[in-house]
Parts: sequence; structure tokens; C-alpha cells
Amino acid sequence: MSISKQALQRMPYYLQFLKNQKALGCTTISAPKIAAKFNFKEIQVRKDLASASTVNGKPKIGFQIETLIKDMENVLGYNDKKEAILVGVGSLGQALLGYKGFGYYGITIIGIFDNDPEKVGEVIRGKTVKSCDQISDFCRQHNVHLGVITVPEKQAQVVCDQLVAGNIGAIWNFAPIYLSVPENILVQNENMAASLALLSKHLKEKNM
Amino acid sequence: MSISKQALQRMPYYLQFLKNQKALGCTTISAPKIAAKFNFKEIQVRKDLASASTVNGKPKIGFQIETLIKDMENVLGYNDKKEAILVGVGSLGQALLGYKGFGYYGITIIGIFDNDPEKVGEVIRGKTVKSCDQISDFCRQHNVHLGVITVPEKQAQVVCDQLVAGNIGAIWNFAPIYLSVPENILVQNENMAASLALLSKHLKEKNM
DNA sequence: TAGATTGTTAATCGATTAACAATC
DNA sequence: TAGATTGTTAATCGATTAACAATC
Repeated sequence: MSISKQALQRMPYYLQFLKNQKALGCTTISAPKIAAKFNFKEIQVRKDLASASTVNGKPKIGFQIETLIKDMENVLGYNDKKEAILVGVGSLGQALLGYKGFGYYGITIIGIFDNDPEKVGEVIRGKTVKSCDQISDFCRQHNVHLGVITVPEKQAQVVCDQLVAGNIGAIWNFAPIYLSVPENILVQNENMAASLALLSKHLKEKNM
Repeated sequence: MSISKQALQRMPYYLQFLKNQKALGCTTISAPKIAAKFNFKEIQVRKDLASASTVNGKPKIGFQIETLIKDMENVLGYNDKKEAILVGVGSLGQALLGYKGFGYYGITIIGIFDNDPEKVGEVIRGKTVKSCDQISDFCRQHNVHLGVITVPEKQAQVVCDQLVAGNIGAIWNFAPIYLSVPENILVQNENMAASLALLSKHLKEKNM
């Protein structure tokens, strides 16, 4: 069954809860229980679970937590090993490098790059910073398909082009700018301005 | 006119482009031009502009860039001064503190907090780190309505509760966890797991 | 059996897109 | 005038929600 974009984005929350429940010793879980936890509608969770689970739920019982966890991890791609590179080892880039989450999501950062000549050669968390010139060669050689961009706004498009030249498949963009890419490449923007827009609007509506 | 959530999230991109165009000396802009830049549908941009602009566009010409910029900044709330606190001065928190964007978005960080006794008292970018015990008092005293959470997963809910106790209006959450809050408080999740889920799916579909 | 929870089918809702007349 | 771009009205699309029979 195909899973909607929105449903997919709710999965990590479900997964986290399932793991908690499993740790507490539970073996089964029902849609209404999950819905209560997150203040979602029961029917929404029911649909989401149905779309992720490989087996049918059992009326009155729900789903086996263990199987459901595996199914969700699969849907989310955590079991596919993905190699990535990170470009821009400023404060945000370094914060991300320290983020243990990557491994859990199946992502390994196998190369780090920066434009700043002073940073090239530096060793950060066991990895040597390479010059951005080498991005596309590196990507092709190591068959990297995911690129993380944490450079400043002005450099982002250039870096993006280098990744594209390296035959990258998807880009996770933290630079506050719109990136132009060929059609078949996905750019996922970690768009702080957009998030702030929603927060702002909320505060304004509450007259805060 | 009311603006949809999705449209609101596209505004920062438009705004950025408008400023660029203005810097290049342009005085007017049309929906088709913006659409071309971002590879959006013309009609979508047209609707978005109509929903943000205080004046009607002129057929064959479009909109005055200057007025449109002001209208969008208003819609996005960049002109409302908002004071915020940031909790968790680990690597991510510090990266955010160095983010010059805040000012532009109308946000001033007026207090920083951390649970780690070793960090309390430390001065980071001119601000002294306070203990988390003081969060709710501080928020009430200074009438803070926006809280940024950059603590590890395990501490996030406790911090969140302290913010709620301090009468916060909205929370920008970078911790990879779902936060339970009263109904009238907005939690905007900077949800890396969700973003990664979309990236993963894309790579999987391309067999990468 | 009775009741909780499931899956399915249909209705609603919001956002996007299409079609087109109005106008500078 | 001719053509580009606008605003408006209607159609489509995808996601959410409602209703309900099936079942453990």
C-alpha cells in the first residue's frame, strides 16, 4: 500500500512510542492507544498503521509491537544503509556531525567538506575536512547518494551544483535558500524561516 | 484574506527572491516570473501573492516589489518584535545562538538556559547561562512567549513543562520527541527524523 | 455473548490546478 | 489593438474524517 507524505512524517513519532511501549514490556498496541498519546484522531492512526503494517491488525487487540516496529523501520528506510557527505563544517555542520541520530536512521557520513582553506585538512570527529573542489569526484567514486548542505546561504547553490555533478540523488538542505536542481533530485529543506513563519502567525493570532 | 499554512511556508522563498530582484534594480514582479524561478505553477504563485498583497496586481505588470516585500514581511510577522529564550546550550543550541537569522525574523533571544550545572554561569555570546529551574519565573517576569528547545530527548518534556508553566505561547522544538502540551500552545517541530523519512523514501524509490 | 478494535466504503475538507473573462 | 498578466469561479486532487459492518 502506498503511504502519503504526511503519514510518512508521522511514522517516526509512532515508532518512538512503540519502542517505549516495548521497553515497558508491552507486546501489542492499538490505534486508539497511539491516538490518545499524540492527540490524533483514532481513524487517522488506524489508516497510518494499516498503511505501514505488513499484517492485518486483530480486532480488540491491535498489532504486535515487535512486527510493527520492524515494518515501520522498513517503511522509513532505517534498514537501508545510506552513505552521505556533509558540506560545511561551521557550527551547524559540526552540531550535526555530533548527532547520534544519523546511525540509527541508517546514515553514515563518509566525507566532510568545506570551502574555507583554513578548515581543509582539519580533523573533526575522526574525519578530515576536504576541499569542496573534490565533492563531485568523491561522490562518484564512493557512490554517495545523499548530500547534507550546511554552508552559508551564498555558497549553497554552488555546493548544490557540485553535488548534482557528483550524481547525488537527494539533498538535505539547511541553508536558508531555495536550491535549483534537476527534476529527479529531491531537495528536503530544513526550512527554519518557514517554521518561524508558522510560529509567528500563531503568536500573532494569540496577540502575543 | 486568510493564508493557508502551505502558502505561508512558501512566503520566505518568495521574499528572498523579491529582495534579490530589488537589489538588482527591479521595481515590479509578476507571478509567472516567480513561478519560473522556483518551478512552481503560475496559478499557485498568483494565489499566494494575492493572499499576501494588500493591493491588487496590475495586469501585464504585476506587483510593486517594494510594497510586496513589506506586505510579506508583515504576513510573516518579521515586524513584530518577539522575545524568546533558548534552552539547551549544547552544540545545536550554540549553533542556533550564532544564527544571525533570528534578528531578521524579529526574534531576540533574551535568555539562555541549561540543565548541566557545569554550564550554568558560563557566558555564551554575551549571555549568561541560567539554570532550568528559573525558566518559568524568567518567562513570566519578562513576558516571553516563544521558547526554543535544544536539549536532548530525555530532558525535552520536562523543559517543555517548565515553559508551559511560564505561560509560553509557542515552542520551537529541536528535540527528536513528541511534546505533550495544552491545546492552545503551538509546538513547531524541527523534525529531522521526518525529513529523513522523506529523503529515504526518495532514495529507495530511485533504487539508490 | 458483549464490547473493543479492526478494515472498508463514502463524505468532507483544504489545497492545488484549470478555465476564462477582465484589464492595463 | 494585441498580448501578458491579473482576479474569479469551478474542477480536481489528496488527505482527513465519518459511518458502519466484520471479527476476535
